Amino acid sequence: MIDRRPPLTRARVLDAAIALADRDGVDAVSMRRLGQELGVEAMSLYTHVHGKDDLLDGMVDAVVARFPVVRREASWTATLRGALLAAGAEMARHPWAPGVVRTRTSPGPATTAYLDAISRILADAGLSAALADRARHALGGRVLGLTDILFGRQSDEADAAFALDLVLDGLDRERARQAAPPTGRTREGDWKMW
Amino acid sequence: MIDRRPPLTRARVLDAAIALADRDGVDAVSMRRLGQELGVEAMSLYTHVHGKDDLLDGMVDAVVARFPVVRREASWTATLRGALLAAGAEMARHPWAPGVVRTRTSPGPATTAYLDAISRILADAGLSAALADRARHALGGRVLGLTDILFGRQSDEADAAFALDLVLDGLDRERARQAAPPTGRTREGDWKMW
DNA sequence: ACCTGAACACCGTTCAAGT
DNA sequence: ACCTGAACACCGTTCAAGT
Repeated sequence: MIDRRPPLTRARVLDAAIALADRDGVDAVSMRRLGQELGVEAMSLYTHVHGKDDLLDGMVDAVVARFPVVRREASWTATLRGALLAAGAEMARHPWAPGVVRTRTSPGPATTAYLDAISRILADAGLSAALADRARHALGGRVLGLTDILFGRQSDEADAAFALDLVLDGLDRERARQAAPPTGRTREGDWKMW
Repeated sequence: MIDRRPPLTRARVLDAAIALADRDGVDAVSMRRLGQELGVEAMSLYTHVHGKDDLLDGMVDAVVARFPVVRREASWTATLRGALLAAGAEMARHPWAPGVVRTRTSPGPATTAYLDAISRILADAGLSAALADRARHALGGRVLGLTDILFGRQSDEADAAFALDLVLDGLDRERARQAAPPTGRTREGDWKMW
């Protein structure tokens, strides 16, 4: 008898896993339930995915792959603002994603490519390698980790934009200071980083 | 025969769970293993903890309970800086904690008390209720979510302090603007929030 | 190469039974 | 009130077997 089911592929497995997590939460994503969703035995998934860990890695990278392409704006801060808010909006569509990201240890190809794009923006803006490194940390935690349950309610888009603007404004001030270091003595309260 | 084991209490269960998570990771914290650690059957834990969910809630709140008392400094930003970096340092001692926090839906008593202390600092500094609300969001995500695996390596204390200073500096600027609103037209690039 | 199904060593939790 | 141990419905993964 001919098998009418579409062939299983890694992409199809990951898409089904993402859809399942979106619908019923990450905890619902078990090899058994995911197999059921695809009309296949749980063990069949192991042909396309090395195991549960690889499945989660793949899910995160597939979400990052959906981030919109970075659009250049008038200023480097505007470019970053647009890119990161768009990334945050995609993450918000997958509430399980930030939590899973925290448990991953190495970024996939889409994630690496996205980080490279961010790095390029920072380098083109004239940030030193050291400051660019700090910038990625300051921005990454906030925008890709959007919600903050500890502080009561979920942060909405306006909250994210506000925090992001605070950081971007501060970074631009740092960039300017670095471009033209002050000749006089350091002001009290300056950051002691250089 | 007399039972020589110390009596099981909620605090003892939570402390053992935290120690186990610190040592072997959150995934090692199962009711069965935790029971083993305490020399007790898994089901005995249910007398002191409503279930796995309540256990995780309790673990998070117990960690927050270990945050140092907030010390007042010369400025409100210095007070917040000290308090949040100290909180971040305690969180860093429990690498599993930020990830677990994300999955919790309601803060425990220690967490509520800590947030109240932060709110008091913001109110005393003269921030409006609305700005204080945004400030808690901007600060919370970063400092209590320290590590950022997506962006390569773990952020260390200096990275956290940098991001924190950017946000605090921006908030103080907002506070000043709110206290003395500009009379002229809005500068280009101003945040469109009021 | 791809998929199956039984099996193994785990989970959280219910329940009836003990003290 | 506190603790036990068997039982139930789940996990991820190994393995031998099928096509």
